[in-house]
Amino acid sequence: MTEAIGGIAADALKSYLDRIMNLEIEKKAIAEDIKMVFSEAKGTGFDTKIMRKLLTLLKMEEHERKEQEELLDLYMRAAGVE
Amino acid sequence: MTEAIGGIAADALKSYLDRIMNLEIEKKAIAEDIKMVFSEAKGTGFDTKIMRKLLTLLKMEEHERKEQEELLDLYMRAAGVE
Amino acid sequence: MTEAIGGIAADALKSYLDRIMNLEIEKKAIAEDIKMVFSEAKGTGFDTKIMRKLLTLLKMEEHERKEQEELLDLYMRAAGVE
Amino acid sequence: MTEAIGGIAADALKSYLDRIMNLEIEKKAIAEDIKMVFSEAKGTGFDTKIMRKLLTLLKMEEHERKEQEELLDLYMRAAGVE
DNA sequence: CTGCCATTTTACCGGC
DNA sequence: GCCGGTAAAATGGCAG
Repeated sequence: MTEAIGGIAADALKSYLDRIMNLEIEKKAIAEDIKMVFSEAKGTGFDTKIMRKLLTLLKMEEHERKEQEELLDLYMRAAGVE
Repeated sequence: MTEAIGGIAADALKSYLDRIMNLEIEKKAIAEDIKMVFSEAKGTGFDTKIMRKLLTLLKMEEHERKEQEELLDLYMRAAGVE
Repeated sequence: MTEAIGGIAADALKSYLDRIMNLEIEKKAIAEDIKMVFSEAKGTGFDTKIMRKLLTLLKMEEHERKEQEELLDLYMRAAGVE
Repeated sequence: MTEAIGGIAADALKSYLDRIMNLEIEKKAIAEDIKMVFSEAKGTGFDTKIMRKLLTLLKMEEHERKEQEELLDLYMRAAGVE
C-alpha cells in the first residue's frame, strides 16, 4: 500500500472505489423503489408498519418464530407481567 | 376480482408484497456485488478497512456540501430572498 | 435574523446552540448508561433482544397491543399465510 | 432469595428492567429540556430549522475530523509505522 | 465469537 | 391533525 501514491496501485484503488460507489447508487435507487411501493400501498389504505411486520414473519422460519414467542412469554412471567 | 378478506383487498396486498420482495432480492444481489468488489480488492493487496474509511469520508464531504447548500438556501429564504 | 451577523442576536444564537449541545451530551451519556445495563444483563445470561421487546410491551397499552395483533392476523390471512 | 421462574432469575430481571426504565425517564426529561430551548429560541425570533441545520453541520465537522485522524492512523499502521 | 458497521425501524419535529 | 422528511435506536451481518 505504501507505493499507492502516484503509482499503478492508485489507479486500481480508484477503480475499485468507483465501482463500489456506482453499485451503491444502484442499491440506493432500489431502496427508493421499495419506499415508493410502500408509499403507494399506504395511499390505498394499507398500514405499512403491519406490512413490514408481515414481511419479517414471512422471512422467518416457523420454529424460530415459536421459539421467540415462548422466550418472551417466559420473561413476561418472570417480570411479573400477567 | 378483488377478494376482500375482512375488508382487505387481498390481491392488492399480495401484489404489493410481491413487488417488495422482488425488489429486495435485487437489492441483495447488488449488495453481493459490492462485497465481491471488496473481496477482489483485498485479493490484490488492498486494505478494505482503509477503503471503507475513504468511502465514508468521500460520502461525508458530499453530504456536508449538500447540507451547506441547504443552509444557504434557508438563510436566503429567511432573509426574504425568493 | 438578518441582523444576526455580528450583533446581539449572534450571541443569543450561540448561547442557544451551546445549551442544546450540552444537553445532547448529557442525553448521550444516559444512553450509554442504558447500554451498559443491557450489557450487564447480557453478561448474566439474559437475552437483551427479548428484554427490549418486553419493555416495548410494558409501555404499550393493552388494547393497543391487541389491536396490532389483530390487524397483523388479518393481513396474514389476506396474504394467504396459514 | 432469587426466585427462579423457568430457570430465569426473576428478581435480577426485574431489577434490570427497573434501572433501564428509570434511565429512560431521565433521558426523556433531557429531551424535553432540549425541546424547551428550541421553543425559547423560536420565541425570540430564531428559525429552528436553521438552528438544526447548523447543529448537524457542527456535528459533521467534528465527526469528519475524527474520521480523518483514524484514517491517518490506519495509513501509518499499514505502512508499518507503529 | 465478539465487537463493529450498515441497514432498518422507530420516534420526532415542522409544515400544510 | 396528518403527512412528509429527518434524526435516534435497534437489529442484523461482517470482518477479525
